[in-house]
Amino acid sequence: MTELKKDVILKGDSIERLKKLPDACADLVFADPPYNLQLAGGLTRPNQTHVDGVTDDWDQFSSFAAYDEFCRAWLAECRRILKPDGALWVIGSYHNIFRLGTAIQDLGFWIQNDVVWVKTNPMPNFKGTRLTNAHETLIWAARDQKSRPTFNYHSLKAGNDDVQLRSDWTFPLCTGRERLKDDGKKLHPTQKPEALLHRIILGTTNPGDLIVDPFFGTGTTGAVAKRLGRHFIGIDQDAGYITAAKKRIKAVSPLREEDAVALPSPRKQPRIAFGQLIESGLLSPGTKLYCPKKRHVARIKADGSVAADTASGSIHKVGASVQNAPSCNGWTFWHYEAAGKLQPIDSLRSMIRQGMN
Amino acid sequence: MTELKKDVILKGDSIERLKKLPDACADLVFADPPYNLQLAGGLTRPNQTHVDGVTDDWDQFSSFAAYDEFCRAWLAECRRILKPDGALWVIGSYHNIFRLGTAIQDLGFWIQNDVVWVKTNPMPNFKGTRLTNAHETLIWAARDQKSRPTFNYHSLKAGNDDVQLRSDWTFPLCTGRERLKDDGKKLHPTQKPEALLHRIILGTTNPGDLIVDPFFGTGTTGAVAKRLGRHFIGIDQDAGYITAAKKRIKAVSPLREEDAVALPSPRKQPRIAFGQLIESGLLSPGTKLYCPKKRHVARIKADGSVAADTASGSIHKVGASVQNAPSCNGWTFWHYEAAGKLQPIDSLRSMIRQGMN
DNA sequence: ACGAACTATGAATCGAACT
DNA sequence: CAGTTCGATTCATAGTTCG
Repeated sequence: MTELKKDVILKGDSIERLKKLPDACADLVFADPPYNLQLAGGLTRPNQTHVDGVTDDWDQFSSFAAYDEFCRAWLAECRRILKPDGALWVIGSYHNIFRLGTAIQDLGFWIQNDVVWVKTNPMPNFKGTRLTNAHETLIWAARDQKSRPTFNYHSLKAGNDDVQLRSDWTFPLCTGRERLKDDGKKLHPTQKPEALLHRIILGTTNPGDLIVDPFFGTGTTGAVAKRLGRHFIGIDQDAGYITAAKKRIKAVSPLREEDAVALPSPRKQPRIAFGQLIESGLLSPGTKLYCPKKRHVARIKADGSVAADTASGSIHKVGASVQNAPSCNGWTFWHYEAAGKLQPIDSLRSMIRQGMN
Repeated sequence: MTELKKDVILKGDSIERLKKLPDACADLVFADPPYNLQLAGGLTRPNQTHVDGVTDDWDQFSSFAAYDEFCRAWLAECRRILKPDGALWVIGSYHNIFRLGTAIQDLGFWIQNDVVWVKTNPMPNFKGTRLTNAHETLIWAARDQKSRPTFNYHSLKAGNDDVQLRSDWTFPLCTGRERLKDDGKKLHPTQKPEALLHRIILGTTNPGDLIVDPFFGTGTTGAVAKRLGRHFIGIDQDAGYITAAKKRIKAVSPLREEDAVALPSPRKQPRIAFGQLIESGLLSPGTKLYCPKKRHVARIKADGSVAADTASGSIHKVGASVQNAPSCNGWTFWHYEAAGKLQPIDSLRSMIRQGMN
């Protein structure tokens, strides 16, 4: 049997190419498949500019059934090429992640965790019709229930301020210099941040391992694998993406093995909104708020808005309105009465922050 | 036909009880279904029978199939009892959420968002074999693709410090005084925090709406619904939970209606035609209107239309035309000059609306 | 040179009412 | 039901231009 060629990009259909790989050759599969978004019309921002959505042919499927069939086919091949203790990572959004998770379970994979990538800077919902779509979901699954997949628990903990790593991961989108551009425009519509792959590869593979990515795109998996001293095999149909990925990966220098442990650990103060004080029971709807000199009064509503004589809305807007000012910091302006004394509502925010740690 | 009895807890099997509820009676369903797969000591089917020999793929599949069958049955009934613009919330973890999401999509629900409840104080993974399981997933889905489910966008935004609410929600677990105890031990294994239900009910129902919860447990849904002036119907099999839930809900005082109602949506405000500003003398024919940067000018005509170089017609059409945009909100685009400053004509519309009260 | 102001953009199932 | 009109709607960053 000939040696399996590693650190290469195979051009072609994912399923066909996977079929040509031998059984039990891979330590990890990372897959970022088409999301099957089913976008209807165009979308413009409030300032009338056009939103560049994902309208590529590869994301079009005729039905859920067609999408399921496609996924079960490539997932089955991924399972075949995995070593007994191998594992799988997939990423998706609510459009497709439930189909993927169901297929993964049905095929006999064993889910280890689901992970949410919380985006620091997601695109807003421009029409105000839904919640901001601020996260994507990853599934980490072992080949079998009996598999003992690689999990570098202590590496991850050490890189996380010595706290056990959680299932919610906060990263920004892939933007700026990291984002591959062609003539100023994004080369790939859905390039993933290297930080995400860094954590996955560091945490669930060992140096020298083979990682297969059947939807290679611009090669984020390959770039991070090379930097961390892992091998990769990528598959993609698009010649343009392959060219860009090759160039990108060639420019990567592998880290010395002992350096391949650092993880970014951005720790920001969680943002607390006024509504959370009501939701958590620290303030009750109907309670009155006062300005420092009690000249102005507002009444708290259940949704975290407040109502004064002249206006209703957020603590900031109503604070501005009663003062006839252009703006106002409601956190310091409004006070509640406790034991006959006025306390700024900002003091309650610190209480929530403390409970959150 | 007899009136549907509300604010009650029905004892019995969820599916059987749902079947007795009439078509299209509910505004919202909230469901926190059991998932008794993959638990230590072997698998149990939803009907509590034990699954033998769960080590091979086939048995895993058969138990998933049983769970799927169970979920599709109660989800189909939920869809039947929902009004055309009704919606569904379900909550689950990686053990069951993918089955639920797939069933929801297959049954014709239309997903609005998935939401992650990020737990501030999750139980750690004691063995250090996986990531801390620090979140659960919720799915918010409308009955149909064409449904227009209730979404109190402005309420949620106002309570979130005037920033659009995102799909990741941070709350602590249900602990302390909120957690129902029996003899010092927790009464229910998965009691949900009231803060979570508070946000869901406030954001996606109106006062007076009917919320059905087919897995009522200790009645968090009922307690929050009552406090916020919504109606509920709960279903549970367990007499002990029902007793506890009844006692809990009885102790809840409803808020005053004005505190429980959402902020009014601009879309629901009475419509004012631009011509009314002229008729009421707030603006005179011949007055000039400007865009915010004074790059564009239009002249008001007596009939409430405006004229620019390139077009004549409504404030919206002309605004779109001068910007070369497909559409435009003339109320916020056009400004009039007063005391040397530009004011949006929308401020005049608010004056008229205030005068109507 | 430095900061303020302005512009660009990201996996998006993105309107409602009336004729 | 389709077509038309009214008019509601964005957050965090990165990069660029202007003062």
